[in-house]
Amino acid sequence: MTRQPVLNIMSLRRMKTFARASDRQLKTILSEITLERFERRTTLFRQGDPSDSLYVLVSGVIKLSLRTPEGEDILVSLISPGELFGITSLLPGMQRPFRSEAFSDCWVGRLSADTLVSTLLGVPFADFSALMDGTVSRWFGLLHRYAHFQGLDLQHRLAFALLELAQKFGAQDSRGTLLILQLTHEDLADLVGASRQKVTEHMRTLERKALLQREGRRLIVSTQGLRELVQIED
Amino acid sequence: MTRQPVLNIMSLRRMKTFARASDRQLKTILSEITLERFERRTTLFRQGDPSDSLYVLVSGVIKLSLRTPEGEDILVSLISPGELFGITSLLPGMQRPFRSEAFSDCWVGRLSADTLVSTLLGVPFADFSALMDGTVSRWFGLLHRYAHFQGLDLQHRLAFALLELAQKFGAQDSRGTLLILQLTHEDLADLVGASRQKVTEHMRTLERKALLQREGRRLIVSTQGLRELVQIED
DNA sequence: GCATTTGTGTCACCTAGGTGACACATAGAG
DNA sequence: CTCTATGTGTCACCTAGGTGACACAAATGC
Repeated sequence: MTRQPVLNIMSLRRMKTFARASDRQLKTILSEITLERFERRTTLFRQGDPSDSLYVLVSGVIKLSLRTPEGEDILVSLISPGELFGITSLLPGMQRPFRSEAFSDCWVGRLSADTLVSTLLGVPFADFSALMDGTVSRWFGLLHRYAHFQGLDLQHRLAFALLELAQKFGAQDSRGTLLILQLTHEDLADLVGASRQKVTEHMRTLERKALLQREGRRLIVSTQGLRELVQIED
Repeated sequence: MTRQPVLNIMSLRRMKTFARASDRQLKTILSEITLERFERRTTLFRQGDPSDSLYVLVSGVIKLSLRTPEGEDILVSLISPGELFGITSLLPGMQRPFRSEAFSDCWVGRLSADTLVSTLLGVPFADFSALMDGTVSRWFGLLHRYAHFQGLDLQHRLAFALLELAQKFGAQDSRGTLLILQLTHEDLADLVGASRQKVTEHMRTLERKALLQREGRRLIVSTQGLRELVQIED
């Protein structure tokens, strides 16, 4: 085991997040950080764990990745020293969206998101967190979508996209969920990253499977059925 | 032109972002919001514009999209009423990463990010913004990468990935930028969403094009050359 | 040092999905 | 009501990239 690195005000201030902080603030933060060592290939947290704390990478490299239901691995990001990670802890009640493991031997500082926010901004964490939730959480949602789309075939990407749309623009209807939105196949193609023609084809097969009906140019989707499609079929 | 919708404390509070705010805060915010109307297919802002203000969608649907250099369109997101968008204005000095256009006739409220933050949190915007920059901006970077990857072939995704890695983990070297990272082709494959074999093949062609050398298992990339590849060749 | 595991290079083959082309349907605009 | 735009359905064809298989190279452990 290598010896523990020194973490002091100066070393903190070299990190982007702490560059502007006062000595007082950094002192408080220092007193709340726990230093931990992780050997190469050890996991810090796994997908689905509660997002309770925030991490600062002191040395080494951390890998954030995603395991798809099909068993494929998606490498979302590699974290370099000085970066904060485990950022979902800034949003209220989130689970860890990615798995985090030490890509090389690492020293990692851990602190609570609450500490960071209340020290740096002097604002109740709940207020901050609610604002994040209302604004920036969409980025996170999109990131999540794109990451998951990696290595899904068109059929499934379409299904996911339709579910998302149903969630956002759906109105309950006797026959299913009605999309109050006039989407062309071209729009859908741009959304799922495919060609217009193939979208048309797959939309027809979804219709044939009765996961989808049309009323003029409005769509009525069976969220139930689509959910089964994306879960069971893979 | 449809008549202007009423925007008052009650209607604001129905939106997620404002649910927790006090009457006083909402009053301040109301006084700073400008209501604007956008007809279907009108653009609110384009890629590259300065990210000066923040928007609240009052009615209609807004489309966020991305135009690739190859002329492909990527539909990043559809915004529904009550959502905030133009979120990059919360980060310091950003440009708009996406184009925003009215997908249907819309009423949109515009306000400055500064107003929102200082009213809701009572904190100097610069402080808030710096914290966002140190934390959540990575999500944005990743989102950006994934969106751009849509509709790029493997060669180009690889080149982008290598540039990104060089930026983050590169050390200057007489022969180019040395990656201080032991990446296997499998890792790269997981990163760019491809198979291990094809990554090997493309890495070899990059070597042949002299955009890449190897020293044992370390990579030395020519950022110059890669940049030309991704810009010119498409 | 040798043995085992992990990574690389390169095949031949197969398939999802891109592309162009064209017929038909539908919906606005006048 | 008609004309033109825009959207849909369906071809046949082509290619990027997935897959399995195997030889060889390089690390890693013992």
